[in-house]
This record gives sequence, structure tokens and C-alpha cells, in this order.
Amino acid sequence: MKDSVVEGDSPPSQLPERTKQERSLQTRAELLKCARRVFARDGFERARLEDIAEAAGKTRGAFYAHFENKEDVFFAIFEEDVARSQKELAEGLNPGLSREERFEALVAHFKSKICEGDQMLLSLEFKMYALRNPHGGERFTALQTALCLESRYFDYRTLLPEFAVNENDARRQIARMSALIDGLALNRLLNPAGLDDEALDQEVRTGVRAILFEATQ
Amino acid sequence: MKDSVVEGDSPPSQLPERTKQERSLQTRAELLKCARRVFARDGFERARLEDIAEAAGKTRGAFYAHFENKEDVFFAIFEEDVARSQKELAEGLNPGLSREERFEALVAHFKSKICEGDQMLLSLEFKMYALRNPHGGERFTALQTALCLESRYFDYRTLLPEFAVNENDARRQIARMSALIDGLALNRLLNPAGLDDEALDQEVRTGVRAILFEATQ
Amino acid sequence: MKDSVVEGDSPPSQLPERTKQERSLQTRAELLKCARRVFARDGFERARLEDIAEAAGKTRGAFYAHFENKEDVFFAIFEEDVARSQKELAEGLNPGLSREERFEALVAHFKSKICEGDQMLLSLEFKMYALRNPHGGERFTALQTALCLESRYFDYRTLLPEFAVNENDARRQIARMSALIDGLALNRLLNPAGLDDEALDQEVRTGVRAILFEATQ
Amino acid sequence: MKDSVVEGDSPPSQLPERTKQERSLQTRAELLKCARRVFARDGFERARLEDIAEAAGKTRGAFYAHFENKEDVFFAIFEEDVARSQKELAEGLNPGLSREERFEALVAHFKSKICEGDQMLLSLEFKMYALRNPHGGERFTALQTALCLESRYFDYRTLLPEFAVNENDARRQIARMSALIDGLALNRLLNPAGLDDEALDQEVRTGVRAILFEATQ
DNA sequence: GATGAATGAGTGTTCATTCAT
DNA sequence: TATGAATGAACACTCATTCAT
Repeated sequence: MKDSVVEGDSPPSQLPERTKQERSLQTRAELLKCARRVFARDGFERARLEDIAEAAGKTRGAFYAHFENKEDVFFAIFEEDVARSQKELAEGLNPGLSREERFEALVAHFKSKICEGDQMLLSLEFKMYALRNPHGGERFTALQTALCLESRYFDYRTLLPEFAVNENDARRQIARMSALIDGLALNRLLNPAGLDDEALDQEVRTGVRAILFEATQ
Repeated sequence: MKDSVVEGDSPPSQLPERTKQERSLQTRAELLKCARRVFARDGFERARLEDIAEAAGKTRGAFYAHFENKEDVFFAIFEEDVARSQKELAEGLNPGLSREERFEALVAHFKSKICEGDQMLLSLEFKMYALRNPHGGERFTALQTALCLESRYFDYRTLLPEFAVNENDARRQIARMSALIDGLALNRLLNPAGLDDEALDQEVRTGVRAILFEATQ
Repeated sequence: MKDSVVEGDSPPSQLPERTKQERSLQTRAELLKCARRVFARDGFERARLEDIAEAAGKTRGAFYAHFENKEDVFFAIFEEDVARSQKELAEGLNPGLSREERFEALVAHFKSKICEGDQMLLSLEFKMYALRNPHGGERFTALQTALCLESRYFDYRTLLPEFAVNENDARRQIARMSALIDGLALNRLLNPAGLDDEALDQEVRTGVRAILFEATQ
Repeated sequence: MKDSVVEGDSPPSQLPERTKQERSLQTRAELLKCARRVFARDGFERARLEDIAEAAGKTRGAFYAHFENKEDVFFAIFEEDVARSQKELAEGLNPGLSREERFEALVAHFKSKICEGDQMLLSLEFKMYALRNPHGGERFTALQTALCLESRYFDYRTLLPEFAVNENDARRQIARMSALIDGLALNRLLNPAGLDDEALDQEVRTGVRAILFEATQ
């Protein structure tokens, strides 16, 4: 809503596009980008397909050439976000790091996520949606899994040996991390003064340290 | 479809009601109770006034006799919830308690809140709504304040001397508590196995202890 | 399309209406009447709810206060028509009639049906719809039954002893009558000159006589 | 969803096709065949051009390379059908036949038409369409004429001397035949049990005999 | 206070048709 | 000839809100 991506309202790039397929992909990408903005700003229910299409300089028809329906884009955004998040984390956690370095990488990753307002707003929206729409389907299950484990692509056990070997314990660690991030992000959005950068840093450090290193938990 | 839900959760008391005013208040209370359920289940946007009225055994007209509009009930629920939460906490924190007892009271309060699914769902919905509707108004500002400080009615400084004297520091403590609760509640709803009662207890204790007693923060 | 009812486009009667319920029933009746015209003129698919509502001097919303959806009115019209047709026939066939008089009553009934253009257009539309939408449901089955037997209300065996005692034979007689009427009506609408009143009379007489009185068939 | 129907009913022949023109004609023919199926199944309004194209293993674009628009294929199908029907009848009625043989040929022709469900469904759809779309145009007039007289190509007076010399009388004979066929076909589709092969045979025979040989009509 | 018929703006979705390639 | 992305008009249906009774 506030911190939307830098290239913001700039019109779809007029670069010389080549093939039909390329233009199609670009259209899809632009629709997706605009959809992200609109969903973040208005929430799933209030978001209007027309707003999305218009923001991308297209019509509603173009939207339906690229997505099945409203829920479809919503999922597409989510999948993109999860994939990107995993990739970023994996890149930050290369195998050679020391224990403290891994900790720092994780803290940095979480802080960066929390500070991207639109991203977190969307993530929270996904979770609320998931809570209220148990109308299944494969894609939805994947959503649930990813939201809980966030580990489809990300082989956490290799990169983060601090994760418990026991599957259930690892699950719990992840749930606690999610809780940490979601809570901080939501309340920082609502009350930036109450959770300034310093407080945020401290909270994330304390929380992550507790989750990663405290054996008993 | 009409009278289906007459005997709701706790049936509208068939006792000989006295004055018109009393019946009116009861109608309002029932509408409010049903609205809470519907909003928790469907979210603000998707909730239908007709569902609310019907669940209370009334019609849309009755609804508008007691509330201005959809947003009005939404706020009314919120105000009721905040007031009740404050009252419960205040009751748990009577002035004679020791430091550890206060800590336990706070932990119990938070755990109980987190475990009431509908309550937290509503609370999260309020916060999402607040984030997206900065369209002011006195009542809305109160909402914001209450959500951040939760202290309109609750004189925290008296009952919880652990709160910082410095206003800003107190604000931060409250923000951190909110983050703790929201995060845990949301992710517990999504993934109950990942945050079972034991994990929850531990998290709340650790979190609250850190916020209350760690001077440096 | 052509021969629509006499009171045609005359505005909804402004008579002093009494109760709320009465006005509601009148609205429903007017919507139904207009829907009949529009469906007859445009067919089910092309008919627009807005046209129907507008013709009745109401808005789309009013339509949905009285009918579930487009299919619902369609069925409602059909049910009304079947009932009326049965009633008319039953009235024409009082028990004291002679064999020839019964024959004449039947002939008159069929000729009158065939000559009501809108009515037959609708009836044909129903049948085409039934052929293409086997998506069941109780109401639809009733439609099918009524279309085939047209005998839910009409006790044909009592009033028309010429009907076969054997259920299957009676079914066949009814099917043949339907074929007679539908064929004549459709082709008369298409080519009035080819099936003028005289030819129609002759065809109906010959057809009905064959179906009623020829034992071997 | 894309290539699902490639091998359709009779698969597009994979034989080495020669010229571009031949392939074009084949595409057109396949589109036409698929269009017939789709129109018969869904009716004119509900039929989707995409379904037609897809069934032929082509895209919408190919459709528009061969037909003006939706109505255009619809007419093209109709014209093909009328031509084929005339041809079949003419082949069955070679000049040397006796009066009874001509009768039998006619009966056989009609029975065969009635029993081809899709064909009759389409024919009925054409007639309903014609009734509702008097928006002229040359082609449409031809449609009307053909539907009424079915005699553009078929010189009935030569092959069927039973047809009246008087133009109007002949017109009536044709109208009655159409009514006979349409009625039987429609009600047989709706209620196959009520009009089984035997009943159908009898009806057609009686009807055709009356139309052909009864002087007074 | 309560009813419920009616309003009317709003929105997701469909689909015939066009057009650059 | 054929593709398929894009258009844009159309339309069924929803629902918060009003108001006469």
C-alpha cells in the first residue's frame, strides 16, 4: 500500500517486444504485478479485477486470457511469493557458513520480509483466506503446506542444521518462526512507532535465537 | 430457512420479558452475538447482513433498527471485545499480587485469548480492516488506539508496574505483546499441530517474560 | 410475439392496493406476465432479466425478490401454463358429454392452444430446453412428466374414456397428441398461409379422431 | 483441454493432402461437422465458437477464416442439410416408381429423418431461430422459403405427381408434412417410449397417406 | 421496534469478434 | 490460412440500504 515496488505506476514498458509469446508473458507478468498491488491494498474480496486490468493498461478480457478467475491470480501471486522467498533464503544460506553466520542470515531474511509492507499484507491476507476457505483442491493444499512449512523447494535440513531432525519438532520450529514474523509484521504495519527498527531487530534476534538454539523447545 | 436458527447457541430466553426497552436490548444483544459469529466465519466483506439477522431470528429491518450499517456492528463488536478483554485482565490483576503472580495472570490471559479461535479471528480481521480503511472518523481512531494500546479502560500502569513509565517504552511493550499474541493465534489456527498447548505455553511465557522483565528492551 | 395478451403494454394497474402481501403478489404476477412475453419473444437464452423487470415497471432487484433465478421464472411460467391448460380442458370435458361431444371439446381445446402463438412458442421452448438440460432436480422431472403426460392434475381416464386403459397405450395416445399439436403449431407460426384455419381444423379433426377412436393404434 | 478432441468422431484424415485449397476445404468441412454437433447439443445461443473450433482441432481464428460469424455457420449447416435431404429424397423417388412405391419412398425418407436425433434437433432449432429473427437478408429469406417449401432444389411436381398442381394446395401439403415430421420428431426425442418405432411407422404412414392421397384436402 | 419489498450500484465472468503476426 | 492475445459489450446475480406500513 505504501512501500509498493519502485517502478510503481510507471506505464508498461514500451520496449521493442519480439514474439507474440514474449508479449503474452509480459502481459501476464504485468497483470500479476498489478494484481499484487491491488490485492495488498484492498484485500481479496474488495479487489476489483477491473482495477487490476486497468492498472496494467489492459481490459478485463485480457485478464481472463491469462488467469482462470480471481482466485487463480491470487494463488499465482502467492506461489510466486513463496518461491521467491525460498530462493532468497537459500541464497543467503550457503553451505559454508558458520552457526552464527546462519543465524545472521536468517535474521536478515526475516527482517527484510517484515519490512516489505505489501508483501506481508499479502501474506497475511493469504493466511486469512486459507483459514476461511477450506474448499480444498490441490492448489489450496499446496498453499496450506507452503504456509505452514514453507519448505517445498527449500531443503531446510541441509542448509540449517539447527532445524530439528524430528519432523514434528521441525514443524514446530517453523510454526514458531511464522508466528514471530506475522505478529511483528502486522503490528508494525498498524503501529510503526511501537515497533521501530531497533525494537524489530531485537525481537527478531531474540525470537530466532530461541527457536533455533534452545534445545528443550 | 426462516426460523431455522431460532434456538441458536443459547436460545433467546423465552422468559416473560418486561418492558419494550428490555426486549429491544435483548434483540440488539442477539444481533451482536450472531454478527460476531458471522464476521468471524466469513470476514467483514463476505459477511451478509441477512445472515446475521436470520441467525438472530430477525429480519434485515430489525438490524437497521439497532445499527447504522455494516461497519457499525463491526465496530460495536470490536468495542465490546476490547472492553471485555480489559475487564477480564483487570480482574485477573488485582493490586495485591506479587510480581510472579502478575506474570502468571498475564500469561493466563493471553493464552486464553489465543485459544478462543473466533475471538482472535475477529481481532485479526479488525486489524486488517484498520490497515486498509484509514478513512478516519472518531470511532475509527478509537479503534486504532485501542488496537495499539488497548488501554482506554485499562490503567495498565497501576496494575502492571512492570510497564515502563516512559510512554513510548510502554507503547513498545504493548506492541510487542500484540505481536506475540497475533502471531501465535494466527499460526495456531492455521497449523494447530505445529503450535500445541505445550509449545504455546512456552512461547507465551518466554515472550511475556522478555517483554515484562528485560530492562534493556 | 404477435398475439400477446390483450392488456398488452398497459401499465401496471394503479388500483388502490391494500396489504403489503397483496402488492407483493401483484408484483409477482406482473413479473410473471412480462416474463412470459419476453421468453416467448426472445427464447430462454436471449431473454434478459432486465427486460422482464423493466416491462413490469420494476428493477432487477425486484425480480430476485420473487424468483430464485432465470430458470426459476421459466419453470414458474411453465407450471402456470400446464395448470391452466389442464383446467381449461377439464372444464370443457364435463362428465355428461357424449362421445362426439367429447371429441369436439378436445378438438376445440387443441385448436385454441395451437392458435395462441405465444403460448405455443413457449411450450416449444420448454421442450427444447428440457431436451438440452437433463440436469435434473425435482422440478425438472415434474416438467418432463407434465410435458409427456400432461396429466398430473388432469384425470384423463375419467373424463375421456376413449383413452386406453393400458397405461402404455395411454402414454402413446398422449405422445401422438403432443406431436400433432406441436407440429401444427410450429409450422403454422412459420407459415401461416400453409396452415390456415380451415386446414388446421381438418388436420386436428383427422388427427384427434385417429388417436381417440382407432382401436388398432 | 487443447488437443483433447483431435481424433474426434471420424478423425481428420492424415492422408497426404495435396493442395492448399484441398486442406482448406477439409478444414471447413470439419468445422462444419463439429458445428453441427455443437449446435445440436447446445442450441444456437448457447453454442460456443470456441467449442466448435476446438472440436475440429482448430482455433477460433481458423473459424473466422472460413465463416463470417456465428450465424453464418448456422446457415451453412442448414443449407447443407436441406440440400442433402432433397438429394436423398430425389434419389429415392426415381421416375419409374409406381404410386405405392412413391408412397413407400416418402415414408422411408421421413422415418429416417425423424430418427436422426441431431438432425431433427437442428432442424427444430432452425425453425425456432427463424421465428424469432425476422431480420431479413437474402439468405434468411431463402431459409424461410426452404423451411416452408423445401423445394428450391427439389422439383417435387415431377417426382411426386401426387402433389397438387395448384401452388397453394401444394404449399399446404408441404406444411402438413412438415408439421407431421416436426411433431413426431420432437416428441419422440422427449419421450421415446411414447413413440416407439412401431407407433412412429403407423403415424407416418397414416399421416403421409392422408396428405398425399386425400383429394379433399 | 420490526417487517420485507424494492432499489440500484456493483462485479465476476462469458464470449463473439478483431487484428497483428 | 491460421494463430491466439486482446477487446468490449453484455448479463446474471448479489447485497447494503431505504422506506412505507
